[in-house]
Amino acid sequence: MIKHALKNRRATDFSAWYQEVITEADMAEESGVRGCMIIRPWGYGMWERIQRLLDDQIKATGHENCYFPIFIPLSYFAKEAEHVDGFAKEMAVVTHHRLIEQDGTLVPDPDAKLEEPLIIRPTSETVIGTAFARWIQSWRDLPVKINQWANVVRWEMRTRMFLRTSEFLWQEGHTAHATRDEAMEETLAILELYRSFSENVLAMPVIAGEKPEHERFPGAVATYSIEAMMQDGKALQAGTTHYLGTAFAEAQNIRYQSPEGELELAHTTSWGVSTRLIGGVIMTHGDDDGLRVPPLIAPHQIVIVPMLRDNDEDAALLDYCNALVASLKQGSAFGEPLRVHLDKRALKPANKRWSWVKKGAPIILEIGGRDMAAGLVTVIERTALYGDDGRLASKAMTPADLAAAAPGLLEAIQQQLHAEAKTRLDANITRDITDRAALAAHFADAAAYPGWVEVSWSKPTGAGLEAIIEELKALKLTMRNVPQGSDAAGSTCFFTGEAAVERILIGRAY
RNA sequence: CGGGGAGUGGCGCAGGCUGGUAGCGCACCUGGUUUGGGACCAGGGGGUCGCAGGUUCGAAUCCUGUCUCCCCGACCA
Repeated sequence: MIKHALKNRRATDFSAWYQEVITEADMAEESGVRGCMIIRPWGYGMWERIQRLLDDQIKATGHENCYFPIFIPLSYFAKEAEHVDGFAKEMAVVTHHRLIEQDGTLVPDPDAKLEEPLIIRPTSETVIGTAFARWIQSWRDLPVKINQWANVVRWEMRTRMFLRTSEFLWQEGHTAHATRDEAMEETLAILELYRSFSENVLAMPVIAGEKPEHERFPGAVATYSIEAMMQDGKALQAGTTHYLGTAFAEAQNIRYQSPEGELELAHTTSWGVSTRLIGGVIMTHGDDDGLRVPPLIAPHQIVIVPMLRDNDEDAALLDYCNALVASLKQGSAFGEPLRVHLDKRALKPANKRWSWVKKGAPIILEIGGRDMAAGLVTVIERTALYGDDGRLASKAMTPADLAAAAPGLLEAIQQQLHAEAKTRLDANITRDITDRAALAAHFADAAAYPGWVEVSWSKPTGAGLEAIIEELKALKLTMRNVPQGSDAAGSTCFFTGEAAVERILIGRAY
């Protein structure tokens, strides 16, 4: 009987389990402000890894970073009608610039009311587009490809740590192009970048595809997403890219003079991933002992827990550990130096061990006097915690052997996490359901693991689409995306019976 | 934002109906005994009971308001 590090089990109460992981791994905590969280070092460290690695790729594909203000004049926002409709309901608005004391409490000073309210950016298309309009005069100015790392605010009604918070951190790319083709190429190139990043860096397999029209970003002509499957079978939209057409260019007057001298509208794109990715990593890789962090984004890849006894031997043990740290740091995995941490905290070794298990450090080394005397280290792999006997599994290695093996071990752990998740994803997309009763039955058993269902459809619009959306809603289902490369040739629409034009994924979602 | 539940030490909870000035487990501190798989014994520290009003001689407890969290909806990255 394994005694797990967490109280909640994924299989029993996934939601409580998720929250417990976040708390026990010291990733984030409540802030006292609705929907806003304090991201603690272990959670933020993962975000910093994501930032660093993704930023490199964004720059490598010809984008430059910049920064736009957090405040957007209300009038900027009012220009693109669909965009306004999409975001107006969840906007934080700044209306005053000063407080005044009144009956012993501070209140906004009525005399300090802003002439024009400022909204706190929910996304930056409007400000960035306004700048694009100034920056772009000629076809020679195109393309413009920028990115910013920022916080945004959307006044969410229902929040969940990392998955949906009122304030979140993200990266938002914005580009302007001369032609539709070029903008579409950008949109799809970033989609592919997100897909590979998710798979290769987060070890989180995803399905990349186009969103159906009713799931598009407000104002977009086409929206694409990567969808990841969580361990409860729900879909998580982990990243989106949008081809915005010329609608934003029109609203913001982003025009350029073509070589022929004509004034043309630019084609714009936008795309982003957020701290939601961390929620995805938790729900993809976590187990009943806490988180398991993919080595590529682990703030510490190897954590050393010295078995300090508060006696004279401690100094020698720390020397032994420090030498090991120095030696391990000479090594590199994934083309970067190993990130090694010596946990010198004056806590009981057992508590330190379990705290790193819950945090999900990929490799935990426990080193005591006996190891030192024997010239060994004790190695625990977070992805192979328990042996067949249900007890913690560990193996003894010499420091030299460990230093030689560590990079490969980390790379293997990264692979293993991906492989586990990939197996789950592949095994849980059902493609042979062809009638409504079977669909309802498939999702009826709450205890089962329904995953997603892929069906052919004729891509109806208007009332026909509305009816389908309602029908799915009754089953708590949503359309996720139309996977790239799926083929509907020769099949009929699951909903209408007409000739199908594409295949679409259906599932429950976050 | 609607319906439900809940806020008591870092974490998990009891107490509340029937008002009398706060308790348990884990964690933490000290001492001792231990020592390679979440040790044991003894002693100890820490909480304006989410916040604000009200009722009362007296409120964690009753009343009103409010904030925050969780679950189910609606909405959304």
